[in-house]
Amino acid sequence: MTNNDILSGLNPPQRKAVETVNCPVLILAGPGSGKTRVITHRIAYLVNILGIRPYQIMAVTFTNKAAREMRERLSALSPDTVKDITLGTFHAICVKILRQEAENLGLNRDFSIYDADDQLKLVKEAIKNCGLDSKNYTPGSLLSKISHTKSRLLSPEESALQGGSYYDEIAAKVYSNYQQLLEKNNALDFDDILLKTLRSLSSRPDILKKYQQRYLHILVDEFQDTNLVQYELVKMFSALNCNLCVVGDPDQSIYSWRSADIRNILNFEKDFPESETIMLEQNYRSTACILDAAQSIIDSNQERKPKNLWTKNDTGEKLKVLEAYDQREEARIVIREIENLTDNLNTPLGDIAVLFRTNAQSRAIEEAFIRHGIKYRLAAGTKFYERREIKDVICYLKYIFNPHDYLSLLRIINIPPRNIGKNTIESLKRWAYSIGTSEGEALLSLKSFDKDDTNNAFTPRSFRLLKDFSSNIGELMEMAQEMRITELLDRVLERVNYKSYLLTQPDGEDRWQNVLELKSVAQQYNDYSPSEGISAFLESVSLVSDTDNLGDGREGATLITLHQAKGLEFPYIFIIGLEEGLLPHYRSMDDPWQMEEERRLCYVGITRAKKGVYLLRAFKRMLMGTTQSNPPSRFLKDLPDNIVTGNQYGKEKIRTAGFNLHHRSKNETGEKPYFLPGKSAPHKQVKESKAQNIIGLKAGNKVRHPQFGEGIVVSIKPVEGDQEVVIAFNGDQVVLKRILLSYARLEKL
DNA sequence: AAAGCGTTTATTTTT
DNA sequence: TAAACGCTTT
Repeated sequence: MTNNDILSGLNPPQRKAVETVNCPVLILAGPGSGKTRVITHRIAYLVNILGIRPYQIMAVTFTNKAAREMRERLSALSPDTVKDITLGTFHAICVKILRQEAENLGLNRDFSIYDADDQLKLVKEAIKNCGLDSKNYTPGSLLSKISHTKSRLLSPEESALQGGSYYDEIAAKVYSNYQQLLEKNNALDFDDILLKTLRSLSSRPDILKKYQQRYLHILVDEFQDTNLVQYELVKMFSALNCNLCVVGDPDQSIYSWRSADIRNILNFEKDFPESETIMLEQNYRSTACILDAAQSIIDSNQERKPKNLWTKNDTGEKLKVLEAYDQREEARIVIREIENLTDNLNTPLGDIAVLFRTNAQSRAIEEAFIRHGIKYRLAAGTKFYERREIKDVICYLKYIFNPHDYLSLLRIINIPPRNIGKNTIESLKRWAYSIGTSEGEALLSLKSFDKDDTNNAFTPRSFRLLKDFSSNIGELMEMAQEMRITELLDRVLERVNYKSYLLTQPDGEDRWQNVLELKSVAQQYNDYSPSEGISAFLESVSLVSDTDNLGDGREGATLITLHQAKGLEFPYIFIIGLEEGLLPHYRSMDDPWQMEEERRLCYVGITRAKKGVYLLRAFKRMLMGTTQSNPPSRFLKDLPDNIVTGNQYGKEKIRTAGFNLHHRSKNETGEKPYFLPGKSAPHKQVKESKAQNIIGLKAGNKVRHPQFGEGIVVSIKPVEGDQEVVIAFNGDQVVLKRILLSYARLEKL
């Protein structure tokens, strides 16, 4: 591999991004600007040209998928590098370090990793422990508050000292208790994995130094999505050598609600005054039209670094802005346009993605796709590791691996049913308390106790049931010391009769197949030593989401949220639901900061497209059980006229088509207003409405429509704030159309 | 344990 | 609208 191989084919800024290696570097990479290419070439440059050992490089990504992709591309460029480089997600890298250094840091290396589900259970428990009524304190909101607090590096004590509202006080109490519970279970949640690494290493400079010396170069992808803890980690690791290279695009920061802090990237230059900033502005993905549209939408944001995206690509087709009557028509229009693409332009379905703000929106599209026999794949919904049978089996392993893990024990203690009910569990808890240990340990201890020595903690029946289970699991724990992971799995399944249990359940056969699939996943860890194998397997199960498994099965159209679409690209993109309240979402309406994130979300969506963009909205739609009618998204209005086409009636009309009348009529009729009082209505009032022009239209009247021509009014009925007219148009054949009066520029004849 | 019933709630979810 | 939850009943 020569200098030339690595640098040729890069444009000047890309090349600079690869070659600037002796100071902190900020790479602002616009969408489609060859970001991954730059990172992989930079690593190859470090290794093959500068002779840095791969062992001394750390490359951090946000998803396992990104890590995998980077590994693949890097191995094509510099095959030997991938063996020794530290390349993974923040979480994966930190777990490795924690396990590696457990002894030095005074940690138990067999910790469990708790996912969102587990966390929620602990929060509920914590709420109970604090003597609070979970009716008044929803576990979910407390959990997210706790997570935000952790991401801001605050301990329970510190957050208690912060003061604040009554609710904050409660949250601090629950946080404290929650943290104790984690500790008791010898478990870390996702935040802890990072926090623990940061805290324990910074309190042990001697150990930290080892890592600081080792990592001569650190690269971070998607830097706009880092939270404070991650930023501090990166700073900590790079403090000695200062060769930190961060890559990202502030305009694509869409995870603030998960504590991602866009200021990390916006203020990078201030934090590292000696850093160099490199802008990657040439786009290789999209047509000029699409790029223009994206740029004109993002330009309205205040809190951003201006960028000048450009491309050598063709101008391409204009963006199609299409208006539908309701969500069903919206779906029909999507299908109409998809069929046009596939039938007339020979576009494979796999080239098409439909993007939406909320998962609920996919329903109408799915139904229509099914009706029309259009194949699709839904990004959400393939949650392998969330299946009950998978969780069951994994919890057996988790408990075997970490006997303090009461949460996992609780899940399996009576699955398959072994008559261990609430009372028996209560007695186990009492017993654990009385001997001063965790429930999990207490259960195991039973095998060396006689009923008479347990201080009447148990009824004879409870004791027998628990002891049986205890010795069964105890033996499995011994086997875990000397068996390969798949063997152990087999023993577990066999010992507890899991298969025959599953087969008594609905869909048992399918679910058993899932278990077998899990076993085949485990097979990858058979080369490890027994204890390493179970640890690595559990780690991968805990840290890898299966959304990764969306895979490249590109036979059907892709249905996906705007958030999930980040990082992907498709020749054709449909964004649906471009309405005030949906995109931008109503929860962001009263906060300019959040509104900017909605705008970024829209920007992310549009920049996914290579060739064509369709932007759809519905005049009314069913949302949360009520029919809502919301104005067109403000984002539509930012698109310059010369790059859009479609069935919209021009921008003025979008603004004036009488939508505000709908709002008003809703409030007057006592319906729940969509925009809650106090939240600003998004649009200035404009009174004019076409509907006024043809007051007194009746069935039987002759009318002319600008597109459909002459027709006869079949019926007319009032709908909220408007009139719905059914008209029979007589073209080649008679066609019935349902039309809203305020839209249709009808002429009475 | 499971089934039935009323109540509550509804944005996004890289690890 | 519809699903998820928690409580009561069988």
